[in-house]
Amino acid sequence: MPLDEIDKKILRLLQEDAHYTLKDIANKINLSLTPVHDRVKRLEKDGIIEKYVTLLDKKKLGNNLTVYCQVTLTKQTYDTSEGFNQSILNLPEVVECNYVSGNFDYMLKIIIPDMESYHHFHQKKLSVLPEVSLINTVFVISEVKSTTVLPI
Amino acid sequence: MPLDEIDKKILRLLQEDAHYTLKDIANKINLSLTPVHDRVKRLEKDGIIEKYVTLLDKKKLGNNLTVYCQVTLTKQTYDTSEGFNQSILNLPEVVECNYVSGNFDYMLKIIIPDMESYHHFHQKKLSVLPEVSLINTVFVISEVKSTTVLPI
DNA sequence: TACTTTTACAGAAAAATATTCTGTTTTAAT
DNA sequence: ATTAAAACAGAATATTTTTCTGTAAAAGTA
Repeated sequence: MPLDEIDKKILRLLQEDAHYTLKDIANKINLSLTPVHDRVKRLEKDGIIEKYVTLLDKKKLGNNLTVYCQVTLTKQTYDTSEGFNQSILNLPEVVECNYVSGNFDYMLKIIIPDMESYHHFHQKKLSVLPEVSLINTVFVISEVKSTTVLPI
Repeated sequence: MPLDEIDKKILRLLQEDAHYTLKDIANKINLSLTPVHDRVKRLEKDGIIEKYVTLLDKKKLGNNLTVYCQVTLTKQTYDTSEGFNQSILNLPEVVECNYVSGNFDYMLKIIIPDMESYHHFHQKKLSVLPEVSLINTVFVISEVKSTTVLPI
């Protein structure tokens, strides 16, 4: 179960580019196809590899605004939390939602076309949720870093 | 350049799973291989498709703590910002970094093994940066949603 | 309208890749 | 020592991607 150095090398490569071929990987780490294939399959089976996804250019898709919403609930009960969680899962603009410590309850990340869309989202989709008491918006002015690569 | 409905269907599928074959996609949208292939290549060339990546299970890799750092700089000058940005790019624990509006300057997302590692990161890597004046930490207690899928 | 060009598509052939199979070497366990 | 289990290499097969050829539809031009 613990990852050896070869597993880690494979994972580092696949994190970078899910379209590396087994041959690419085999060459880069000086192995034949077989062990690379077997290891990738094992890493998938064990759930170390969660999935392969395609990342799109959000701006080219017209999503020019990113904001963080700091949300406070009306009550800190289980039912309130669960209700809020379920609603969030159905909002495609919300790409991240975490229950957090501190002066508010949830930190959300929203990706959306522009300020007008955000206004609509804020007024018609988020603040209308019965569990929501307070929303504090933090606007992203400029993206410095955004990666799916985890340190291994 | 504008995306038609077929492009959008392809993008929606590829966002879900970068390992769908052309045949998979062709079947799902009732087309032959050729147009699917041509469209994917065009979407790649136009940069709508940025890259294909592999998502790993952060907890199975031992990263059990996620935190947001709200960072205030010593000065709001260009040089200070640029210096900070460059430092951040070299910190693998920082998976997101955005320059933001509000009571602080930057919102960071950190993925790290545990509180001890965070303590070390905070004291030895972040607060030591000459541009950093203040750090406010928001701890993630529970992850509700995290997706790379953009609404199309 | 008639003609040309371009675009989008289907089907088949070729090339590249993933998967499976066979067997060898190494390592660990008894 | 002997056996069993892992890790690997190489080859065969299956699948997928890429390229090629050709057709139909759409758009542009005279």
